[in-house]
Amino acid sequence: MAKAVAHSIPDITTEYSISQLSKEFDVTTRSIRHYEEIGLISPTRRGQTRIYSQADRTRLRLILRGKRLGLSLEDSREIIDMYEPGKTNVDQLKKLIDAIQQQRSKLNQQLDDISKLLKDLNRAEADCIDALKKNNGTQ
Amino acid sequence: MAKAVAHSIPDITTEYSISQLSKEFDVTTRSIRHYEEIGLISPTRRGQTRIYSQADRTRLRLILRGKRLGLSLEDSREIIDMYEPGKTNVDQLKKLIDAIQQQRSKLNQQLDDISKLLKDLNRAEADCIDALKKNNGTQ
DNA sequence: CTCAAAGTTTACGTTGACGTAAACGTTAGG
DNA sequence: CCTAACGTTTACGTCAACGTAAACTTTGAG
Repeated sequence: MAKAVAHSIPDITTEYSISQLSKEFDVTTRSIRHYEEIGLISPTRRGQTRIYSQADRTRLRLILRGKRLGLSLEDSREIIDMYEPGKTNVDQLKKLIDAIQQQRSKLNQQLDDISKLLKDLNRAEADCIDALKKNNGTQ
Repeated sequence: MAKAVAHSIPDITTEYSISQLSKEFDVTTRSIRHYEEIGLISPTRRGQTRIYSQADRTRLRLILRGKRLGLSLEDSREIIDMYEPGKTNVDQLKKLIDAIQQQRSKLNQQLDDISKLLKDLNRAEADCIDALKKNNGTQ
């Protein structure tokens, strides 16, 4: 049996244009360029034209996931930086672990919020359905 | 055995000042007033001074929960409106149920996002700890 | 060659969600 | 009486995250 590959082999060949990514993730090209302006993505260029690698695409996906969770772009930058193991410094590693803990506790808070909100929605829906039934004959 | 109360009895007596709520929820008074400006909360007044009821406090809690989930104030307004069964109209009820479904699917998306992000964080943390171990002798 | 589609840069505009400051009223304690 | 702690209104400022418009180039299809 083949061993599981720890860090999957990066796809070096596949390329994307800005409009491809724009369509795939349903985000404007303006936004993508904005993410580049603030240094969240750094596509290479063929002439003037931006060429996005698989890694760039992944970063974009992480940014958008962050947005769906209500993170600011700076928050996302931090998280994305967590994945880059470029920090050999022990202090930085410890700080990083700390940041990870914080993120985790924020996420757990979100999980709690979501479950409460879901309960509320369930009840609101039940109330609606109830009201609909009662209106069945009278309207 | 006493029957469970369906819609718990509203507390009519308890009152809160703006600074009380501000401290309890760790939010500025400016924000609370802002929520009033845009019609999300409508405290009564004793003279000029705002008096917040239990219901007002609940609305504030819902707003802040929404914020933690990345909702805009307008999103929160919609959700809060879902809890008010003031809509006797059948069409509105159906629209409401629809809105609830949408919220639910958004929340499910968030759940998915969170679980993925948690996995990523776990891995990033493991990598950090790994790196720390390797640095134990060499640094 | 021409035109449409997709790309680019530069730069100003907009929107949401408050921050911040000024100027003022009210109330309880020392 | 003074002032400290709380409250109020009005109004301009700010910051993030893009939107929007203008003016231009590049490229493949007919």
